[in-house]
Parts: sequence; structure tokens; C-alpha cells
Amino acid sequence: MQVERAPQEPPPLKPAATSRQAIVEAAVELADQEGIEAVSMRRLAERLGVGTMTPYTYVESKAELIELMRDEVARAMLVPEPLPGDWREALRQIAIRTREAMEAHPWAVSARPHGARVRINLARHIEQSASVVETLGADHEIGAAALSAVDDYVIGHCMRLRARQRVIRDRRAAVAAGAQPGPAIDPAVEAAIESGELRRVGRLFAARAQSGRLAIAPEPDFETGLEWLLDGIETTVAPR
Amino acid sequence: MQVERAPQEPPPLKPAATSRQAIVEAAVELADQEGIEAVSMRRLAERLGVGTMTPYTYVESKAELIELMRDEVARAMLVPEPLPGDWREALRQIAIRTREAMEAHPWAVSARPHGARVRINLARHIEQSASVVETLGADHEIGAAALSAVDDYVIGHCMRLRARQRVIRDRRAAVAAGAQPGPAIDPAVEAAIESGELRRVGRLFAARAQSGRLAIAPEPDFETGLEWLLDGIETTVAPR
DNA sequence: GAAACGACCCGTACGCCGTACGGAGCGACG
DNA sequence: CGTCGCTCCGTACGGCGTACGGGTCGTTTC
Repeated sequence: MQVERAPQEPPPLKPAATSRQAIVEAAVELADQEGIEAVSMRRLAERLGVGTMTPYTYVESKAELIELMRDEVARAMLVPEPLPGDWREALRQIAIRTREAMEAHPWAVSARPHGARVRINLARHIEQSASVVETLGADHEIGAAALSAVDDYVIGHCMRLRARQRVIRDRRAAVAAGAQPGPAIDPAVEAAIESGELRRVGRLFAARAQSGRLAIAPEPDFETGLEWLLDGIETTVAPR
Repeated sequence: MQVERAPQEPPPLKPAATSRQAIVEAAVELADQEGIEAVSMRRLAERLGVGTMTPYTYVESKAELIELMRDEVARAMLVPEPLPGDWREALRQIAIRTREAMEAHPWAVSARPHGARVRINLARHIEQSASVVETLGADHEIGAAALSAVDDYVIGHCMRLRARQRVIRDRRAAVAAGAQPGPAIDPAVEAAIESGELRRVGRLFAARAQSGRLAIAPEPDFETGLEWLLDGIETTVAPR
């Protein structure tokens, strides 16, 4: 087909790039405002003022769009160069930055990946992390394991954060709709608490119901766990 | 039609229980075999040999069904009593058990929660964890933080595992469909590697493409990171 | 026995969704 | 001028969750 199409056209070739970016940005905005489940191709097209199928000119499928949206979030995870020379401080900054990005776009935490393709901003994020590991001076595999461990912790924390945010939002919506904000405890759980099994869970619920008016887990502490993990890594890579 | 129905009971309160459980089990089976996106109320009903709307007699909505499915997985996270007396060993066992359950049912990792309701098996899991923290002898808040940190790490790790499993499955499907199993690297990433930015990412890709025929991240190491985290916790709760 | 009452089951229908497909407008090129 | 490619878009198909109303049948109440 395209025997001779690739290298040409100085002026007119780039009408698509801006639009692709615009589509992704509009989708991110929509997801931020109304949640990822509100992002449908129809609503997105409507918001952009184009026909239903027009976005498909620029993205191959919705799955690819989601992936591009995640990569847009990955852009926010990048730490401004130069990174701190101390590996521990560098890892900490990357982790904190990542958490902030995830907190700002909770839908990105668990959106399904499209394929194995690593996009540009995620690749840059990996590059930053890899550059830190390099300065570690430890075995290559240990460095990779350390990176994985920190990443796992950060992502897991963000999952909890997202669940919390969702509960709060749902509760607000329920209150706005006029429902009672009762804890809606599961009858089986209630019975188990009554029976003496789940003694500790019962105490936990009671304490929560008493303190504060929203019976919800407190904002989890990110940095404490992160420091623990970094402590553990330090004893391996730089035992004193 | 139904030769076999619920046993006649003087208290007519509980005819639903068996069927509710059967629905959840069938849904879990379906999700295990074909992934969570294959679980639709129609397919589930078909598999159960009932009408499309019949499952709604037992579950309030699909969201509640998903929550019940997750709780079914939570059942597998329970460690047989009695727990080890050593807090560290107990936490380790709970973590490993949790990871195993998640690995067996990867869809459970990121399924959306329905609401704030804690179901019975998850409550039992929390009770187990709380009982370990009790023996820690440390400040209550530190115990909770330790629990959260371990949980975060485990969940994050399972997220990565799920992504990996998905990539492998997709690649298998692509090969079976006759597509070429090329890495399908993003052009922008390729250009950045070429240009010298992303030097380390380039080396990483090259190393992967060379070793093994599937260019994929190696199975991540769960226990190393877990031990690091436990090390860090130990220095706080039981400084030596 | 009759009637009323649930609990359970189910078919239809509505409004969403992702997207395959074919066609229209239009600038660039031969 | 014709042709080609890209952008844009309307229509349509199959699938989804589920509201709703009606059917069946065992149990309860007179």
C-alpha cells in the first residue's frame, strides 16, 4: 500500500497530534469530574463537540484511550531533574510524587491496561527509577527488587486511598439524595460480633461510630509505611 | 419444574440462602475461567439454567454480586487457627495467604467495591489481623499502621501480578490468533531510546528481548519485599 | 375448601455501551 | 481533471444492567 508515503510534507502533516492530545485531556478531565465509568466514547465526543465516531480517527479503541489517559497521569509522576544524590531521598520523592498523581486521579490506579506497550511517560518514570537504582551500588537484582517493593507499596496504598475516596463520595451522594447515613452493617457480621467472634472488629466499629460522625477508616498514613520499607531496604543494601 | 426446592421450614425466613451462595459460586467460577468482564447477568443466568432476571431475586444488583464474589475470595485469605504466637510469623502467614488467594482469583484485586459494607469473610480476615496486632504490645496506632503497610504492600504486589498474568494471557491469545508476538513498542518510546534519553529503559528492553522468548518482566519477588517491610516494622515496635 | 399472600421465577423493554461500516467533504498530487 | 488519502460523521448491530409487570405454586388464614 504505502510504498512511498512516509517521509514528506513539511507543512501539512500534523493536524492529528493536537487532536489526539486534546481527546486524551478531555477524557482525563471527564474522569476526574465524574469518575472513570462516566467516560464513554459518546459522552467524550459530545464534550468535544464532534460526532460519536470521530475520536476513533485518533485512538484505535477505548482500551487504547484508557492507556493514553494512564500515561497522562504518569507524566505527573515524574520528579523534576536533577534527582537527589541520596538514593533513599530520591526513592522517597518518586514515591511521594507517584502517590500525589494517583490521589489526584484515583481512576488511574486500577484502570485496565490495554496491552504490554509501555508509553512514553511511564517509560520516563521507569528511567528515573532505574537511574536511582544504579547509584545504589548493590547487586542489580536487589536493586530491581527494591524498586518493585516500593512500587508495590505505593500502588497498594493508592488502592486503599481510592476505595476510601469512593466511600466518601458515595456517602455524600447518598446524603444529598436524602438517605440515612447509617453504617449499613452486614447482618451476618452483626451476628458474629454479637456472638463474640469478631470481638475486635466489633470494638473497632464501636470506636469509629463514636468518634467523628462518619464511620470510616481514618486517612491512612503513607509515609510511615514507606519509611519502614526503606529502612528494611537500607539494612540490605547498606548494612552498617 | 423445580423437583428440588428449599426444605419446608417452620420459620419461612431462609429459602434464599442456598441459591444465593450458588449464584456467587457460579459467578466466581465464570470469572476464574473467562475473566471478570465475562461475568454478565445474562451469561450467569444462562450458566445457572435460569431466566435472565432470576438472579436478581437473590442479589440486589450486579455491584452487590461483585462484592459477594470478593468476599468469597476473602474466605480463602483466612489462616487456619491457631495463629503463630510470633507476630512476625503470623503477619507473614496472613500476607502469603492473601497473596495466594489473589493469585488464584486475579479479578478480585481490582473489582470495584459496592459500598462501605464489610462482609463476613473480610471481617474475619480483619479480626485475624487485629488479633496479631494485639500481641504486638506496641501503641495501638503503630499497630494499625503496620497492618495497613503490610496490606498495602500485598495488594500492590497482587496488582502487578495481575497485570503480568493479563499480559501473558493476551499474548497467548494473540499467538493463537496468528498475530506476531513482537513487543509492539511505542514509537515515541523507541525514538526516545534512540535519542539517548531512556538509556536504561533501552538496555532493559534489549536484555529482555534477548533472554527468554517472551519479552516480559520476570515474576516479581514477593517475599523479599515483605521481609524488608517486616524488618522496618520490627525496628520500630521492638527496637533492639 | 376458598381466598389471600408471599416467595420465586421469568420475558419484555428501555436506555445505555463499544464499535463495524459506508459514505461525504476536501486538500494534495499526478 | 481524476484519484487518493485523511478527517469527519450517521446508522446500525449486538451486548449490557435492570425496571416492571405478570405467572406459578406452596403456605397461611378464614
